[in-house]
Amino acid sequence: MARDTREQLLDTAETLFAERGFYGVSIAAIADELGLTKQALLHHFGTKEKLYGEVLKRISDRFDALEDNRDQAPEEVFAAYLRNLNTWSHAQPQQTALLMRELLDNRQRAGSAGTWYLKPFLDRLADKVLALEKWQDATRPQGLAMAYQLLGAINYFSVSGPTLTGIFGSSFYGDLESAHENQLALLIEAAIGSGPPG
Amino acid sequence: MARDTREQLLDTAETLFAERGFYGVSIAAIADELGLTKQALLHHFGTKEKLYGEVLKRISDRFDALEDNRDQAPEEVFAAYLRNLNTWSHAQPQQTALLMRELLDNRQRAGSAGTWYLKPFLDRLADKVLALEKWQDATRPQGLAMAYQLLGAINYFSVSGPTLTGIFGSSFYGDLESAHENQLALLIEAAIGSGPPG
DNA sequence: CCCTTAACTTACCGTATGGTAGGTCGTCAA
DNA sequence: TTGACGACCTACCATACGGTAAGTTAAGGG
Repeated sequence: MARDTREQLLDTAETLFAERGFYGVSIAAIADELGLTKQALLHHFGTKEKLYGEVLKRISDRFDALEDNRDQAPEEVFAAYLRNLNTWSHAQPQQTALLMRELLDNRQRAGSAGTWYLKPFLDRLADKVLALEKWQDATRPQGLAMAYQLLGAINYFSVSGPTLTGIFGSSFYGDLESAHENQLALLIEAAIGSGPPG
Repeated sequence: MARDTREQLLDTAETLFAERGFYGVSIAAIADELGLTKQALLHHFGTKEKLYGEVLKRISDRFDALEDNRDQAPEEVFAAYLRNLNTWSHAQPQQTALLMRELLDNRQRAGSAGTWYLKPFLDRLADKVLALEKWQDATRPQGLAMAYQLLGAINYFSVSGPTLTGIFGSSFYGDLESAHENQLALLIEAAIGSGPPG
């Protein structure tokens, strides 16, 4: 039962941190969700910060697992990766939300926990762009800027899900979601096909 | 001096709320920044929630003022608006950060303070898209999805500023920023010129 | 049977928080 | 001169927080 409890605590913490942010959730609230006291939680994780760190680490591990590098044309690798990312961020919107909170906080909390996972990810992303045929002569900032815009299009929409549903209703949101996916494919195609500006 | 203090408190609150979020800032910390006690702040605003509400209202007022509707071709109106938005969100990144936090929290705090300003904004945005020549036959979700992607590309990058600077250094970030702007112009152009998918 | 260990619990503790109550002080109109 | 009012302040309070200390209980190995 130990593994179970630990894992359940991490699940609950992930959800609550994503919804309310680090300071918006008390460890008592997390433990309470499973019918435990906060001391049970502290027994497993020591401090609130460490719990948060483990939640973050778990997400970034799953994130890395997304990279699916079958040898294909760079164009297809890049496009497929972004499609994966889009699927993933809609299937697990809390994770995206939590990472976005990290992006917002960052310089605040202990050693900017979010930075270490982000840099390698962005580096690999830039590599993927510069491998594209039309982007071979682009500078690294140009490549990263392009990828980052697609990233923004994906993540921003993902994070907006609950709010948009609240505003427009779930029927309209369903249409929005599929329109978003189609439009995203177009955007990716356009970016790949056009090469850097100028 | 009253007006002054009030305004200064709002400025400080805006900055701190944007940096650390609602729960991450105490009213004492805000007042302290101006050499006041928290009771001075409470004297002006009554409660923390009300202060937060006023901060939010101020931002959304500035936001509305962005709309600059000289009669031009819909294509130019739309493109210019997004360029304005981009400029604005980089000139005042805290505002963008705060609005993004609202997007993340939303369903939590009292009556989802963020929703009321967002819907009219999105409605007007969708109108601007459907006025475009190539988008006249598009559905409303299609139009909104397109605009939302550009919105995401803009805001996500804006919010990432400090983190990206921290990761890559301010020199690289400078290049990234100008590359982002050029690439954004391309994206907007592509979206306007292509029409809805399918 | 005993000892250890993991997984909890209850009982605390110091600190920080949002908010209330009641005062002080300067300004300004009658 | 006085009285009211706005802009603060000090003093205080109840609550909630993260964390420590010291048990209790059940399982497993020697």
